[in-house]
Formats: sequence, C-alpha cells, structure tokens
Amino acid sequence: MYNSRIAELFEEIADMLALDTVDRKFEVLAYRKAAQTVLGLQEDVGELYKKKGIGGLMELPGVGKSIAGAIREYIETGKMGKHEELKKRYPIDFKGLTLIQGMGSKRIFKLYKSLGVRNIEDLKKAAEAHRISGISGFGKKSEDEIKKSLAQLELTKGRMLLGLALPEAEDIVEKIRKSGLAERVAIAGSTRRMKETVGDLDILVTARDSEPVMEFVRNLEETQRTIASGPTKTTVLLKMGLTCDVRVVEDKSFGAALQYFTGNKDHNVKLRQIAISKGYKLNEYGLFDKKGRMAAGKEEGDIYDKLGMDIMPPEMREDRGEVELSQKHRLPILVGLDGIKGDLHVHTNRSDGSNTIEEMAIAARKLGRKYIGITDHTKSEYIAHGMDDRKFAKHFQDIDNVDGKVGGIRLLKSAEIDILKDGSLDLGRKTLELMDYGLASIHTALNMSRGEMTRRVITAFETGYVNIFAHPTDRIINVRSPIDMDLDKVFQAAEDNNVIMEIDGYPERLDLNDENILRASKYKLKFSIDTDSHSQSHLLLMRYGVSTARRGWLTPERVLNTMDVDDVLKAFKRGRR
DNA sequence: GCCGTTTTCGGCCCGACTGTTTTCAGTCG
Repeated sequence: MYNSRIAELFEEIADMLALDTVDRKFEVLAYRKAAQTVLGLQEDVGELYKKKGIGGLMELPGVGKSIAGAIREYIETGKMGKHEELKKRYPIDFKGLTLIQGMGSKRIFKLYKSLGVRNIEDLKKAAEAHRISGISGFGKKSEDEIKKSLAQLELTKGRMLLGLALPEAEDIVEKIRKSGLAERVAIAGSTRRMKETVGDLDILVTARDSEPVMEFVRNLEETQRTIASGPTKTTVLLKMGLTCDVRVVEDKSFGAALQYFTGNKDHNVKLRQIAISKGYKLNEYGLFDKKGRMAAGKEEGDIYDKLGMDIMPPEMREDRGEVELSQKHRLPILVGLDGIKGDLHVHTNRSDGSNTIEEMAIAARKLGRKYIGITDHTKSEYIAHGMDDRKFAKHFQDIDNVDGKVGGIRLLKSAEIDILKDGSLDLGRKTLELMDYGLASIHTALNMSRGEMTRRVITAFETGYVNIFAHPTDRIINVRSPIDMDLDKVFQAAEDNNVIMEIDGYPERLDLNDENILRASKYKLKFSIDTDSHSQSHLLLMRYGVSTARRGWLTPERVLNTMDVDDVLKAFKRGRR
C-alpha cells in the first residue's frame, strides 16, 4: 500500500514549503489536498498507476501534472526528489514534531534555528532545560504545553492506530496465503482483539516447512529489515514503522497458539489457572494432561471447551469478567457487522466530504446499508464549509430528491450540529424541525472546565433536538485527550432526554471507546455505530465502530442502527420534545 | 500546484483562539 506513505511525504513537503520566505500558501494547500485525496483513496495508487498510468493519477482531484509525476517517481524509484531536496534544507522530523500540540511547521523551524531542535528527543531536552521559554514567540505557557504534550505522546509511544495496522496485517496474511507456502494463516495479538492501537503485528502460520515462509516474510515488499529470523519465529521491522512477528507452528498446535498469542496477558493467566485446577497444563503448543498427552490444540474452541468454557469473541478477551461469564455459559451475543442496517453519520461535499449525496447513497447501498443519515456541518464549522439555515433548507430538498431517485436505500435528513459554548445549537428551530433527527457534537472551545463542559452538553440535550450525541469525548487517539466532563452526569442526562450515544468508527476517534461503553452500561442507553464518513471509502470504517462496540460488550438490541428505518425514526420521535 | 458553465490566468484559505505581543503570528479545525 503506497497511499499512506505518499500522503505522509506530501504533508511533509507542505510543512517545508510553508517555511519559504516567499508566500507559497497555495502550493502548500495543493500538497495538503493531494495528501488527503491519496489517503482517502479506496484503491492503492500503485495499482491505479499500474492500470491507468500517469493519466489515471491525474484524474484524481487535486492531482495535476507535477504531483502525478511525484507519485510516479515514488512508485518507480522509492524516492521523491522534491521531498529529498527540501529535506536537505530542513533536516527536521516534522511528522514527529507536529504531533506536539501547538507546534506547526513555523514554530518547529524557529526552534530548529535557535536551539537546533530536530526531533522529539531534542525538544524534550530543550524543554527540560527550560530553554524554550527564552525564545521569542515562546513563553512559559508554551513551554508547559509542550511538556504536557510530550508526556501524552510518551503514554502512547510506539502504538499505531488499528485503522493502519489491521489493513497492513491483512495484506501480509493475504500474501502469505497466496504464496502457497503455508496451510493456515491468521492474525493474532491485539490486532485480533481489535484494540484501538497496536504495538506490533502478530501473525500465526502453519506450514510443513517453515524456512520458505520465513524467507518469504524477510523479502516482503512491506519489510524494511529483518530483526531476527529462526525456524519458528521471524521478526521484521516493516516500512510502516511497526514490527511484525511471524510464528510458524505445527497444525496440531494452531488453535493453542492462536489462543496464546491473542491474549491478553491477564486473560491467558486466568485460563492457565483454570487449566491447572482441572489437572491440565496449557501453553502455546496445546492443552496437556498429567501424562503429557495432548487433550486439545488444533482448534481454539477445543481448548475452551475442555476447560468447561464457551469460546468468546477475541474482542472480549481482556479479563474484564468474560472468563467468569464464559464458565457460567452466560456470554452475551455481541453485535456484528452483518447486523448493521444503516449509518447515521455521513458527510457529503456539501460541507467537508468529498462525494455527492448521490455517490454516498450508492456506495452505502453497495455495502448493504438500508438507510443513511446525511449529516453535514453547520455554519460554525466555517472551514468545513458548514451551512447556515438558508442553505440547509435547500440541502434538505436535495436530499429528498436524491432519496426519490436512488432506490434501495433510504436517505435521512440531518446535520452534524455544532453545540456552541453555551450549549445552544448552531441552527434555527425551523431548520431543526425539518430534520429526521439531530446529530450534535462539540468542535470548539474544548478546554472548558469540567463543570462548564458538562453543563454545556446537558443544555444541548435539553433543547429536545439532539437525538444522537456524536463522538462524545472528542478525543483523537494519540493526539488529543478527551474533553473534561462528568460522563456519568452526561449519560444520566442522555437517558432522561432519550439521547443516543454514538460510537464513531473513524479509526482516529473510536469514540465512545470500549471502556466508556462498558461504563455506560449502567444506564438505559442506546448506541449508534456510525462511520463519520467524509468519502465513499470511509463507509467501510463501520467495522472499527462495530469492533469497538463489541469490545464494549454491546448486544444488537442496544444498537440503534441494527433496527429497520421505521423503528429508528420512531426512536427519534420519542426523543423529541 | 491545481483548476475552469465566468477563466489556460488568476483565483484558491476563513475565523476563533492563544500566547505573546504592543498590534499580531501561529495553530487548529
């Protein structure tokens, strides 16, 4: 997959161009736009180029002659001249440093010029030595903010978004399968548990002969270098930055190894204790009795079965009570991707999405959705081309028109309504009345005090026009902490006002997260699993929302969008004042 | 650098917020 790497290079080119003494802001913008286009692409640009050549690349929005040339250059040579040239002038890790809140390319460059800061490590040293606050344009507050952000980064160090790691793991698994060198191939580890971030990839393989598999892995296109490689295990560093462990086991041990390497650790410890209590020994090769005879090992389910347990979905294996429930045969049946009938958070090019209403409808229908809610931004989100009441009136007519035209899927009229600082909504009553439902969220003034923020949210709920509270905590994984609010009070107010909590499936958000979903289970709340799509390809992100819901133990009846559209609309009506 | 039912040149990317200023630059969405 070239998309994310090329997008990264374009972003960094933009960062560096922004430093030029002459104003090149539109060039900067062009590179950022191209980065977004490439990143949001369903197909790999490498495939696109192979099939349609440079002309195919130039058909992409925001990609013209010179950017298409740069993409071609990278695909063919693995390098991008423009990027390397700029990098010579600015030997700075922009990608790493822009992860620090409040640091854009200009401030980064200033610290490079005055203190020689090139990367996160340098920045940390400079901050600890209190040298940053002395630089003009930086004060004590800046230094403190940088320190805080560095600490936050430390917490998430080395962990990559599931949304990036899983597709990479699936690509590699597919390649090993197609090679014909292996019998069974599976993803294990936290990736299989669908944890929101993963530290490395674990891939399990059974094969008659392990060395050809190992050789295949060492020579994968995705591999940057081999860290270790022996007969049963190979560790490689992938170009994308993750390490990947590939283990080869005998077929009779496949289930035991899959169980063992799926984890998590606490879950496994409990399983081994149960095994001991029943006179067994459990390890990654199998379940063995006192005489060393294998009682189970080929299939994962056999091991749980022999231990008197029901097998549970990997998403539940975190030792959060699932072991005990499983022993009592009382595991919940979790919501699944195939039970999802609609998607209630979808953007179009009327605000900051890249596809038309019709294109989104057709793409959603193709995925089997029976209904989608069109939720474009409201006017406060100026940069996202948020619309005012007048524009929404016309927009809603257009949605109805497309609804009449495109069969097989129902379109619902809504908006992603900004909850303003005082808890009021960013649209007039008349417009709100025209909607099938209201989806509301917070985008500005994120650092209000806990009390104020809680009040702001509850005030919004009490308007009677909020049916779904979208990405409730507003966190961006590895980047931005959740907003400070009293979640219990918010959940209670949601219950009182029939407000549905969203589980935003966008991999950077996954909000509510698994822990908060479990916490919300005390309340009589419903959830809506949405994609927050900004392009057709994002509609596929539903699986991350569903896996988050599964990690929060949600059953289908607690998920709004497992219902038919008529029942969904009825549920919304109950919420209205 | 991209793009065109106004154009092959001249538009495109606005406003709030913050911290640092002494009138504003930089970041963020």
